[in-house]
Amino acid sequence: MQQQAATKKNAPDAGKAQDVHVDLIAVVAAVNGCEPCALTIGEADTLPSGPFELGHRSLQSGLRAWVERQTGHPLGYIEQLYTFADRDRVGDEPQQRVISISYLALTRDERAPDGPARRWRSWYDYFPWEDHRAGMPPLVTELIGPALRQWAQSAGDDSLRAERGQRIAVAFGFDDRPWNEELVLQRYELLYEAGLVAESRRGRPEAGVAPVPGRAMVLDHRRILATGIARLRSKIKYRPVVFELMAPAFTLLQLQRTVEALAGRLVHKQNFRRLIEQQELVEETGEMAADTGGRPAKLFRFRHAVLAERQAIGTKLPLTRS
Amino acid sequence: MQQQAATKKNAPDAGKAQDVHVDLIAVVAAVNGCEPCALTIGEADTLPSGPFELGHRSLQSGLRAWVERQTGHPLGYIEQLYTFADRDRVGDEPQQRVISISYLALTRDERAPDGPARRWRSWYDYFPWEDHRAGMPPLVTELIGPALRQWAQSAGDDSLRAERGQRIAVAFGFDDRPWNEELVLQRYELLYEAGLVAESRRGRPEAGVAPVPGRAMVLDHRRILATGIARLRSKIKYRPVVFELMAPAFTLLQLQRTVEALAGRLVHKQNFRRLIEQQELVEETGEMAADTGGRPAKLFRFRHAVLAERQAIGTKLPLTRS
DNA sequence: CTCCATTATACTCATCAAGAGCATAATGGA
DNA sequence: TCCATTATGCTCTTGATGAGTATAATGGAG
Repeated sequence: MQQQAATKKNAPDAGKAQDVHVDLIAVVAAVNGCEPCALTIGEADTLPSGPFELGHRSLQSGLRAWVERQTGHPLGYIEQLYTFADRDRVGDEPQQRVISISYLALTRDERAPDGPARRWRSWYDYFPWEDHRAGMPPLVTELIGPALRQWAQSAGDDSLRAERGQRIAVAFGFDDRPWNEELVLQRYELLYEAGLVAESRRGRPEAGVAPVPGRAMVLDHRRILATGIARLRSKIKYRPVVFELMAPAFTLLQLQRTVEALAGRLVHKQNFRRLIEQQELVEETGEMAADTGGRPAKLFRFRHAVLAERQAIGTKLPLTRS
Repeated sequence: MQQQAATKKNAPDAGKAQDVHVDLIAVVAAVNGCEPCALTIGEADTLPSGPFELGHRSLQSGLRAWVERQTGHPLGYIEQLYTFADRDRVGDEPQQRVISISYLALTRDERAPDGPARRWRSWYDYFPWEDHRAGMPPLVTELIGPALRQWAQSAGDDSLRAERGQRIAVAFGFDDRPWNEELVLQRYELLYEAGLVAESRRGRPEAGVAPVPGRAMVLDHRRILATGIARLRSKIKYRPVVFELMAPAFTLLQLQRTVEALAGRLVHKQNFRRLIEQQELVEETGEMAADTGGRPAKLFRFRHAVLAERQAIGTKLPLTRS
């Protein structure tokens, strides 16, 4: 218990370890139509957040309270994302430490349209280079690629140049490498390092190349959003979380479009159906879809039983390049 | 920016959101021989930890400082695990909130043997039911299974009984279900809920069945260790992290034994080698192993280049039942 | 010196998941 | 009636994976 004593020792007296402010911050995701969206509040591009308070029973309940208060939107599925302490805050007195505990939340919107308090915004407003559903966006090859390569070339020594070149190629799938939709955070951080996003230019107005297209966000919120997108893109492959974003009944095509919206790439229709059905993730409702053009489709619902039946099985999405 | 203002508002004045104490806590893992170990400090079973202080540049550097101070052991690879706020602290004044940010660290021991300050302890001292390298331990079928089933039966209503029964079967691989070595945390939490571990009996000495074998730890440290083990068991399958635990040069069998120690189960030797080699994770050093009985083995080293070459490729371990 | 236990290493085989494409079935509208 | 559009069923190929067989080196027991 000697260590325990050491830990406790600093607790009673207001020592140098005391002065920590804890923020809870949420990436609230939904898919509206074919667009994956994040919930923002206020005028600026800001994620819902607020301080962790004594009244909160737990971190999660504190987060739910803040999001509901700020947006009126109740949350369903929640998972912790990451805890940051090294935020790029300007003007903080050195005495004040800030810790941000971020969460990913999944819901359906539909409750109400955008209002003064909240606003759904497409992920791809913030990360236009992440949407590959119509193939690699010209933006990537024409703007980002050259700009990043220029940054790589500007490095002092050879090994750094090579290292940067490789990171760029891996992250963006240049040089015949495959596009990996999960590397959202790595891509954002590369652009940040290269000074190609607005966030990395704040406070130091340098005369560099113009920032790449894509809305900036307040503070480090865009980085947190990137973390959330990356987590979700990864998780849909091994856990049945997509269904948190679906209406109670849906067609397989709607499900597919949702997955595609999240992953930012297309999947092979027949293989997708095969996968979903063979894993017994869904069951027919018996109804048919209200017509959407073409042959009517069966409606399905999520088999909630799978959550109990098995752990760690999911929706490996069969990816395609077309 | 309205929300931003709201967040900032509580910062300057010492409002009710201020009083938060942040602890950093580490699961330091190494594999000594064929045993996966965690680093503990002091007399009791305690993970290295200490408060996040102003002097710390970042959460990670704060953690490194604490571990090094408490154990003399410098850390290499680190990743964040989880942030807890609802710790089962007894005697905390309600005014004092504690947040624990936990990390997983990978090293090799060898620097020095156990000393007064630190001690390596096998994971399976704490979780004897997790080691399936010699098949399902009798402990599981003879003790844990019956005790958990009894707990399930003690539930009030039918649906709760059924739900508990299913959770038990899934977590421990009963009823012909496969053993899933990643469900370390779920298994611990089941035992906790069922009152079968010492930690869940603290403060409420009930007259129930005896706790299951396995050392307890201080506070909720055993839960944090379980989280770390689960993370590592999952991660070795898709990222080349095992090599953080290996000496610079090793034989393929040593690598295999390390993976087996972590996973708590055996792998098919030939398939393991095939996988490692076809993924080009290692390269020959040219040397042969100092004899270990039998035909001498080639020594290999990790190809550090893979870390840059590709993201998200790893060591899918081919599992076997033998 | 031989036999054997032990470990290393090379192949083979069957099964199955996944990428890809073809074909047919319903529907509404031009 | 033809066609665009979506739904749905099936086949084919490839590659990954679980599992087993066979052979190569080594040291130690006898």
